[in-house]
Parts: sequence; C-alpha cells; structure tokens
Amino acid sequence: MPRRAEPPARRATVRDVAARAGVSPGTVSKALNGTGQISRATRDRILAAAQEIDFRPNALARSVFERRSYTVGLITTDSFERFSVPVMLGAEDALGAGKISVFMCDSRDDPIREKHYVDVLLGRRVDGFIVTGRIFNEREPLDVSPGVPVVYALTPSSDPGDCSIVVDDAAAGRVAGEHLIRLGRRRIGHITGSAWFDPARRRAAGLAEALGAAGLEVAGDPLYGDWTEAWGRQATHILLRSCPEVDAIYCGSDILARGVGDSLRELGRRVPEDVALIGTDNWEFIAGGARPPLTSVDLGLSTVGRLAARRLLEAIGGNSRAGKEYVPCHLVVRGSTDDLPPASTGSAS
Amino acid sequence: MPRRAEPPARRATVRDVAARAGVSPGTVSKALNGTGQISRATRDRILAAAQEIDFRPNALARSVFERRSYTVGLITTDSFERFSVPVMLGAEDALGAGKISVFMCDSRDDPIREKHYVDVLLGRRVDGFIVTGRIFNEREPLDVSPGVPVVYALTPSSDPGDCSIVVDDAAAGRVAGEHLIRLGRRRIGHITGSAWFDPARRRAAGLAEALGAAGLEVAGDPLYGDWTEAWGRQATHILLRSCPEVDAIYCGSDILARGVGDSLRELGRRVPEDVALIGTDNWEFIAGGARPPLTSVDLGLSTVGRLAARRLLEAIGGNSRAGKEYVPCHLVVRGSTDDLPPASTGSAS
DNA sequence: GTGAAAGCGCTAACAG
DNA sequence: CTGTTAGCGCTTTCAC
Repeated sequence: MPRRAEPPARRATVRDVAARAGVSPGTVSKALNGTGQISRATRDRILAAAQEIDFRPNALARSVFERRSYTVGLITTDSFERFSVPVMLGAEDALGAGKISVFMCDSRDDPIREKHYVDVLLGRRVDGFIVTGRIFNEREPLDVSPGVPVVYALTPSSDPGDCSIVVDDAAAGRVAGEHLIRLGRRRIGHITGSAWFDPARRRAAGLAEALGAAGLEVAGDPLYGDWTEAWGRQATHILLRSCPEVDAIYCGSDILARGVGDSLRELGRRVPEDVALIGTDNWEFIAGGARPPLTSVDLGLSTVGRLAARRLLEAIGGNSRAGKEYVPCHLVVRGSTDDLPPASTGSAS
Repeated sequence: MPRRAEPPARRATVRDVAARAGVSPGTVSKALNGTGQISRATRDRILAAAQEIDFRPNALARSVFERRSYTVGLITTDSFERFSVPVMLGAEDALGAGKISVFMCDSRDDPIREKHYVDVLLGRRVDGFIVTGRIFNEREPLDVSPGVPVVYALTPSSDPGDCSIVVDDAAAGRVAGEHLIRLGRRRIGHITGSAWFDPARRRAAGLAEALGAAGLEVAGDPLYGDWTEAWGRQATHILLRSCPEVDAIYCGSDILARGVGDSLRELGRRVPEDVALIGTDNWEFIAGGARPPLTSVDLGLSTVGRLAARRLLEAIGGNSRAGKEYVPCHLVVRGSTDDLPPASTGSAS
C-alpha cells in the first residue's frame, strides 16, 4: 500500500549542534564559518558535534540572508546537441570550481519555454545566466531586467551591449587554408553546409582570405548545400567535374568530410596523396574513425563554455564586458593531410 | 576601472507589495498563493501591485520554510556523452513539467568529485538525485543517507534495494535477430564491442536466444573487440573468412555497423541484398548518413530518463520502488535491411 | 570569547 | 475577511 507523502525528515540545524556542544547558535555559526573570535577549545567541540550529527548547513537559508544563491541558469536552445554539450561541460567545470551550482534548462528553441525557465530561475534567485545553443546566427537577448548578468555562448546576442563568447569561424577557414598551402596544395576546393548559416559563410571567407594571401582562389567556388554526408558525396562529384585537378578540399563539417572522402575513394582519388582533406568540428567519433583519420579544425567549444563561465563570474562580481569575444580554434592533424608534397604536378616553375 | 562587487540589487518583497497595496504581508501571501479567504477587490489590488513592481516570490525563503526545495541533482559519470544526454533530456523534460529544477553535475567518473557534488547539493536541500552514466556494468550506490531518494538511470546500482531504470539489452539482441529471421536470413553473424561490457554480452545472448528459437546459431560466434569502426572493418574480414556464406550481421553499435558496411562493400557484398545489416543505438547522424541508411535498434534512452524522473517523483512523494526496471527497445527500419528475401541460395529444401 | 536579539523573505496560525 | 505574531535556519551586530 502506497505510503502517504510525509514531511521530509527534519535535518540537523545550527541549534542542534549548539545544544550538543553546549553553546549558542551564534557561536556555532562563527565556528563553522571561521568568522569572529573563538577559542580553539570550543571551536573543536563544535566541529566535533557537527560531525557527529552529520550537520550540513542549509544553503537555502544562508542564501535568503545573503541575497545571493551561488547558482546560475544554463539555458540551451538546442537540447544539448553536440555543439552545446562541450560548451555546457566547460561552463559547468569552471563554475563548479567556484562553488556555484548549475541549473540545466532545455528551451528547445521555444520562446514560451525559455520565458518560463527564466521566470522560475529568477524566483530561485540565480546569480546569472549562460545562454547557449547550436552555432548559429545571432539571437534575441534574453528577456530579463537589466541588472541580471547574462553571457551568451556560441549564439551571440543581437544586442552589441551584451557579452557574447563565440567561435572564430573565419579563423577556422584561414587555419585550414594555410595548412593546405603549407603542404603545397594549390587547387583547393570548399564544400560546406547552408549558405544561410553565418558560420558557413564566414568559414568560406576565411579560407578565401588565406588562399588570396597566396595568390590563389577557391577552386570551383564554395559549394553550399546541407550538413549531410549525402551532400558531401554529391558535392564531390560536382567539384571534380568542374575542377578535376583539385588537390585539396576543406569541408565545413566532419560529417561532410566523411561523405567527401568516400566519394573521392570511389572516384579513384587517394586521400591524402591525390587530395588532402580537412573537416571541421573535430568530432572524435567521426574524424577519428574515418579512413584515413580526418584532419579537422577544432573550434574550441569547451573553451567557449569555460570563458563564458569566467565572464559570467566577473559580471556577477560587478565587472561586466560588452561585445563579442572570439575563441581561437586550432587544427588537429590526422592522416587525411600529410607532410608530403602532392603527387608531383611538375609545375615547380 | 573595474567596479567593486556591490551587494546584488534588492528585489521586491512581500512587504513591498503589501505597502503598495495598503495591506499586510500575510494578506499578500494569501492572495498570491490562493490560500485562505480573501475579498476579490483586495486580491486584485494586490496582484496589480505585485505586477507593477515586478514582484517575484523568493523561492529560497519559501523552501526554507517548506523544508523542500523542488530541485533535484542530476549526476552523470560520463560527461554527458551520447548515452547520457538523451537520458538527461528525458529526465529534465519530465521534471520541469512538475515545477522542479535540475542541477547538472558532471562527476567524470571520479568518486571525489561525485562526493563533492553530493555534499553541495545536499546542502542545497535537493529533493533527490538521478544518477546516470554511460551504459555500463553496475555501479556502487550513491553515498547518501538512507532517507534521500535516488534513482539510477542506465547504470544500475549494485544494491538490489535501489531503484534502477535500465535498457533491455537482451531484448535488443532478440528484436534484431527476430527481424532478420523474418526476412529469411539464416546465416546471421554478430560483431560487437568489449566482452567486459555487460550490455555487449547481453545483446549477444538475446540474439542467440532469437536464433535458437528458430533452430539457428550465431554464424561464426559473436566477435568481441572494441567499439570502433576499425574493429568493425577488421571483424568483417574475420567473419567472412570463417563463414563466407553469412547473409546478415547484427552489430553492437551503429559505429561498428558503419565499419562493417564499408568492408562488406569492399569485399563485393551488397547491403542489403547479399548481407542485411542492423546496428544498435539509432544514432541519427551515424545511422541516417550511412549508405544505405542503417536499420538500428533504438534503446529508448529518453524513455529511460523520463521514467527515472517519474520514479524519483514517486519516491519523493513517499512511494519508492526497489529493483531494476527495463525499458523496451524498438527497431527502426531503414535501407540496410529490406523486405525482399535474400539472393536465392537455392537451399529451399 | 560568548550569548542574546534582530532580521533575511516568506508562510501558517490565530486573533480581531 | 484582514492584521498580528511567530518561526523556518542561518548570520550578524552588539552587549556582557
């Protein structure tokens, strides 16, 4: 027979400890927090008493008094997909170290749900918010009163007065391009996802910039499509038809690169000997499992999370910054690019 | 110049609302919570006043009084990898509906960190815990006093008196086997990950059971290895050498199945015509992107999370259950298995 | 050094 | 119906 909900067991309080140690509650508080002056003897007695009855100070009560909860809300719009997970882990890691606990909220990109979460958490007196989501275009600012600290991670706020930590997509394209040029590649193509996606365009621009600096252009123009393996395969055929002498391809994602790699092999091109291949995301399961393993641009997502956490702590402390801050990316070299020059094309003029 | 940390802005209190509405704090409380008797006029006046000064009841203060915080701790041991993310989303979804907020904790499989999180959250007076992690063998129970509700999701507790919600791995193997038999396949192989992994052995046993019911055995015995594409490729060669007439393969993960599919194609076997292929996890990016798209067993991870949340709420309400509860799995059919009989082997004796 | 008292913001019990 | 009082658990003056 189901038992009825009983009031939760009463837990040990300061008063209990005080009684056990034969002192007053105020003294217990001092002993536990190291504030004020206390004789070593009573302090030890109090600590022992606390230990014995497994006393655990009620953080809620303390927060009522302090007007601060040492908690923050972490709101994601994309159900903690693969982009926001590293961010959130980075953030949680950085905040946990600072004795701050994190409330997890999945708004599923629904403004109603988001508003609801914000209301509830404001009621819980969170010290601030981190807002994240898939890498995407700007988003509307969170609907909170001006005093509440908010940091945007990955998805920048459309208000330039807000603090946003973002990925440096242009650098991703540059890094990939520079690496390929250093390897001696000259005919470098680019296959990526949707042109409506700001990051896709920025990566393409970064690549074009790196190639431009070496007097090159993107071979066959960037090919925009969607973020699927199927498009990667299809785009490879398109690219090789329009530009058969291509000797390297930079892809806007690892998934795309997988499709590209498969098609290259089927078309009789060897990776990396004939065509070097670089992906984006550095998603271990995808990049590491490829054949050959895929060189990829790591966007530094967990750094984004960690930095967002740091900025939030600063803002809570009264030092807020405005504007976008770009996290550097870096190349993780695997087998799909190598240090050998490409199969000699003879044009070493 | 950095401003000094100021005390957080004082927010509107019940007293403020009371003053504005010209009533006493107690009356405001009644109006806001719908308790007691109140005249419609004053109630409206109070609500209006609350609205005007953007009053938001302090949940912390309320919790001190109620001895209950309407929060729970969600502890994961595996950094919210792809197994625990769906679980956590399911749990968060189910709990959020019940006005409960969720603290996110990544213990990284470190007992020290875990203990730390538990201590902090106990201090915050969480109503209970959900413990999750990668699908794995049993784990030690969480170190909390007996009164605290805990539900284990995915990773069962080694104490049979605890409440654990787990995946039905044996059923996964059975479902895959039965589907293949229904398609007329008779030489069914199994490629999977580590034999130290309970789920791997249970899936193999489930497959064997389904085959046994049809008078069959696993072709070439289950091949244990690791959870990588590389092993999938390698194991395919081993399997085809020892058992060339194999006409279906069930894989312990989608990643493995990707490797298997690639090797099959290279060895000249068509999927699904010559060899039908089933994976496990139903991970959209992997299964959906394969060529042909991969039929896969969905383990029902988000259901695990949702159910764990429900059981936790029950336990908090005073009705706890003991023992393991299995969540059903289901097959998601894609192109790597089809409804056609296998290429006629002539042995329709 | 230590204790008594007041208060954080909210709610329940009891008067009026 | 509404106001007053007391108290949740903790902390911080301020006397002693």
